[in-house]
Amino acid sequence: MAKQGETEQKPLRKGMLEKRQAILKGARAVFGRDGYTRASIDAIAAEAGVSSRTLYNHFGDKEGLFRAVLMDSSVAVTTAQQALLERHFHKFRDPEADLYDLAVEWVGGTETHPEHFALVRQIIAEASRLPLDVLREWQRIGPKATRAALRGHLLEAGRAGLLAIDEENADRATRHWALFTAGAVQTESAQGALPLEPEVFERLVREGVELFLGLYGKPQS
Amino acid sequence: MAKQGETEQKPLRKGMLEKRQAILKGARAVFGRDGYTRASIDAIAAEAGVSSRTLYNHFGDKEGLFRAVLMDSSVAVTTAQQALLERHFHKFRDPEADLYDLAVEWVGGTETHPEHFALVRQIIAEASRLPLDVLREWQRIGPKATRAALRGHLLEAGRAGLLAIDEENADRATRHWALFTAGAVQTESAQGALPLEPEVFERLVREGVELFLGLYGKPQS
DNA sequence: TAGTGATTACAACGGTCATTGTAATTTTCG
DNA sequence: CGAAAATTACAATGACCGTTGTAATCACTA
Repeated sequence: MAKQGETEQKPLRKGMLEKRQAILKGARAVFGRDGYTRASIDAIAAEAGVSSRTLYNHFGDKEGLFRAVLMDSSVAVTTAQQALLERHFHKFRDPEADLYDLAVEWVGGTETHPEHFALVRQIIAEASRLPLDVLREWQRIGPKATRAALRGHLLEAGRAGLLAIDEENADRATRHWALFTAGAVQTESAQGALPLEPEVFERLVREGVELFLGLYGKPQS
Repeated sequence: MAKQGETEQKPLRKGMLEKRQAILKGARAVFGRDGYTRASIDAIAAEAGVSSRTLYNHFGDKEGLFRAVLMDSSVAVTTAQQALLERHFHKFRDPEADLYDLAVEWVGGTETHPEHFALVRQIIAEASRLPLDVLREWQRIGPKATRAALRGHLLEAGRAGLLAIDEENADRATRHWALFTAGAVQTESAQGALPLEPEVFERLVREGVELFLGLYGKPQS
């Protein structure tokens, strides 16, 4: 009766977890490369080095697998981005230089996790055919979590007197940071569909940081 | 020998053009609704009220049809957006009010042509599997053409003394307009995947226009 | 080491779909 | 009208794919 794909509670056995993660990893690659519809179960199983039957035993069906992959990948990327924020704000002294360094890595996230963002492009294209709660859940554990972390760091920098940011404008500042840096690059590259020359990339990022500092930088800096 | 799907030169006969456009229209709807892979040729033929064989006679194969649909749709949307620009800049007097009106319609373009932008989301998701020249051609007759028109109008408004825009900063101003208005809304709505509350939409647009005027508005206005 | 559960190989089913050939039919143009 | 071209209905082909059942094998745990 109880399908094992829906609510896994106890992967008691030892090897199961490894199999499971191998499948998730392989599926992330294949889904990202081929898209949901073109990606065949057999191809995923082969990529993961696993029998296709095992895959069904773990995730029920293709849609369940995709959901699991999306959430797993989102958590991984969010964690990475949050670590990146920690790292940069830890040594945050000179707004201009430090924010530029952050921006370069921040925006480069799309190239650091290409499979994940290919996945995101898939769900955006198929959004109207996906359950709304899947989309909301993705937003919650993905972009929104990242932004919340960013907001916290910006606020802290504001309290430290390094940026003109307080509770009043923190939301807007967070949104503007994302828009001026990642948003600018993504708009210009058609969400990463077209390649962007490095010089253009750098100019956009630099411009975005300047824009941000023009709004939220302290006069004396 | 000569496939008819590649380089159509002379649709001599009368009815052919109507059939062709019926197919393009139907294909645009079905491709936009179901995506490239899920959209079946039979479904498109039915939607267009045409035999599937006729469809093959016109466009060669599915990929050729998709290409034709994309270009056709891009031209249509570009034309519409350019007309929109004409209309607004024709009566351009008060930067604040007029730019806000323009922005609302400009950004609303994604909802005025839903099928087209669904198509765009498809090609963005499948970009790595599409020939690069198709992507470049789309950019040329689509977004880039629209931006060129916008640039012209902004420059004219600059020459008229209504905006602080000249040859020097026209490119950047054009990019910023797109980023602050449409870019802001698209970033927030995950490229239109998630629904956006009207109040949020309006706030984003208003904020974008203010941002733009802060950079390119004349002091006295 | 014995037993339990996970994994595997294998085969099969049912369905969908792009594409093509063909002969009949309709439309268009001179 | 009459020829040429376009369209249609129809059937068929070949391929791919999600999913399931089954029996044998393997890995882990007790």
